[in-house]
Amino acid sequence: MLKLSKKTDYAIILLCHLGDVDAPVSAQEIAGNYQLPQPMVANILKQLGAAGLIQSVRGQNGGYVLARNAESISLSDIISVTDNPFNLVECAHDEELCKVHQCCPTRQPLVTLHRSIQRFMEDMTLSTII
Amino acid sequence: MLKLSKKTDYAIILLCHLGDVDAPVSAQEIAGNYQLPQPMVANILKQLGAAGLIQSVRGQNGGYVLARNAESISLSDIISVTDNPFNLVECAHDEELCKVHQCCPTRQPLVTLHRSIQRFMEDMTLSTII
DNA sequence: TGAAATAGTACCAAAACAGTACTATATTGT
DNA sequence: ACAATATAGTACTGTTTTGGTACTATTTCA
Repeated sequence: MLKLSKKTDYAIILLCHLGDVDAPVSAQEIAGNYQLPQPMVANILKQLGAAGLIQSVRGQNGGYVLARNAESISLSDIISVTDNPFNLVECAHDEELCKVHQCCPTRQPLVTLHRSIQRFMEDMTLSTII
Repeated sequence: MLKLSKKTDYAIILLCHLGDVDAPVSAQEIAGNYQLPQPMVANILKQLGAAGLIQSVRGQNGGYVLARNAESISLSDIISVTDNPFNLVECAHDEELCKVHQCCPTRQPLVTLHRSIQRFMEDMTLSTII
C-alpha cells in the first residue's frame, strides 16, 4: 500500500525522543509520553537495539540511548529495521525474480524511482528530522 | 511495507502495452503476452476503465485503449486506482488523525518526504516510462 | 444465434500488520 | 540479600490487506 508501517512511524518518534536527551529513557516513559501502546514500544526498542541503532542500559533506571550520533542515523536505516529493507518493486535488486525481464518495459523507470526515494531516505537523518 | 502492490506493478505494464498500439487490446491477449494471470489482468483493466484512464470497447474484437494520451497519465494516477491514493503517513493529509499532533516531532519531515515522492510520481508519466 | 469480449460482484486463502503475553535476566536502591 | 524496575527473547493472536478466482450479465460482431 505504499505507506510507512506504524512500527516505522513509532520508531521515528522514539528515536527523535532519544535524540533529545542524554540519560537513558525507558520504554514505559516514552509510551506514556506519546500515548503509544507500551508493549509495542518495548518491542520496537528491542529491535532497534538489536540492530545497533540504540544502546540499552539494563536494570533499574535503565533504558535506551542512541548508539550513534543523530547525523549518522538515516531514515533508510530505520526502515530497514522496522519494515523490511526498502524495495519498491521486487525486481529492483534481483532482476531474475522477474518472469518477463527480457521484455518488461517498466523495470528501468521503476528502478529509477526506487533509487531516488532511497537516496532521499538516506539523506534524511535523525538530526534533519529533529 | 513501502512497496508497490502487484496490482500497480501489473497496471503499469498493461498501460505501457496499451500505449504502444492503437487497436483495442483484450485482457486475454495482454495476459498471454506477459504471462500474467488472466482474471487478475481483467480485473485491473476493469478498474482502470472505471477510473477513466482507459476506454473499453465491448463485444467481439473489443478490448481497451488509452483514454488519454500517454503524457497525461502519471504514475500517481495509476497508483490512486490500484492502490489507494498515496499516503506515506496517515497524518499527511489529515492531522486530526494524529493523537499527538501537538507534540509530534515527525510530522513535518514526513510530510516533506511524502510531497517529494508525490511530485516525483506526478512527473513520471506513461510516456516517460515508455 | 453463438462466440468473444467487457461489467459487475462476490468470494477465498495466504500473508502482513498491529498488538499482546510470558518467561528470563540484569541492575540498582534499600 | 532482596525487591523493584528495567531490558531480552520469543511466541502468540485477531484483523486487515493482498493476490487471485468465480460467476453471472451484457454487449457486439460475424
